[in-house]
Amino acid sequence: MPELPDVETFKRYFDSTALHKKVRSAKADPDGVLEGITAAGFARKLNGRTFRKTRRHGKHLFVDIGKGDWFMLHFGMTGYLKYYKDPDDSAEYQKARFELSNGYHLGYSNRRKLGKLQIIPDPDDFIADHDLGPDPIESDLSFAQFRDRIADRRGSIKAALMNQSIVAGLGNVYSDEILFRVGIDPHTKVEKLGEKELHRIFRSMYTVLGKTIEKQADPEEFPRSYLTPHREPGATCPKCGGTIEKVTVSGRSAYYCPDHQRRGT
DNA sequence: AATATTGTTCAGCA
DNA sequence: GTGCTGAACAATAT
Repeated sequence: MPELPDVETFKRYFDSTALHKKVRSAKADPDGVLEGITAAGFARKLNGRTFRKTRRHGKHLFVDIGKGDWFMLHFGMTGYLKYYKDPDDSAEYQKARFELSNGYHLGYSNRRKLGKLQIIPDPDDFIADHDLGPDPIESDLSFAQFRDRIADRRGSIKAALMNQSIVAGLGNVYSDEILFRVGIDPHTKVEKLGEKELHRIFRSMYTVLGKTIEKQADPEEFPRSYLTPHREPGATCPKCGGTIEKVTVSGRSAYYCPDHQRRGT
């Protein structure tokens, strides 16, 4: 489920493999995840181009391919990249592949087709058009700015954290993790939260994102005290020994520990 | 074999 | 208009 830390990990993977390489040939599945372009058009756009630089915003990865074009990758919930040498190899459920100037290949996989590959003129326009809020890592988001963006929301704090127009990059798993850490029930209405609690959530967001990016978004490497490796009903809460429950909040499955996560005080 | 899965979009509603 | 909720979508693992 690629959220900000996962996509940041993909970006670093891309940077250490395909960046600065030239595309000998690009190929995409016509029934795959192309948005607004045919498979032939996609190949024509990318053939001969060099991956010049990358930029991540929330769950979106942008690659500058020159001539005023950017290649946008979105991973949906099942997307990933695979870099490999053997031309007979491929990523499972591969939807696009780039043969690079060094003979290696970069594959884009997406088991379900919820992700997107797109050629766009400008990432900033894309971000504005999709009403994406600031990326918490890439922008210098102050607490005051965060509070102003979130404080007047009416729904649950979990829904607000997942709302990409407030802050871009948090999804189901990391919103749960951020709230777990500070002992706040995901059902809690934003309006019930005081300045202090919003500040703790803000801090928790940075702690969680920083640590999980460091661990390359691999839950097996997360600290024992994290919720994500115990994200199943009936699991023992690593913070207080309570029992992890699964509930539905804003139409999404939320995991939390009712023993130490409470509604706003 | 029915069910759960989750990011995004959008219809519908307050 | 606005913003929120819930459903739909994809298609596979369990």
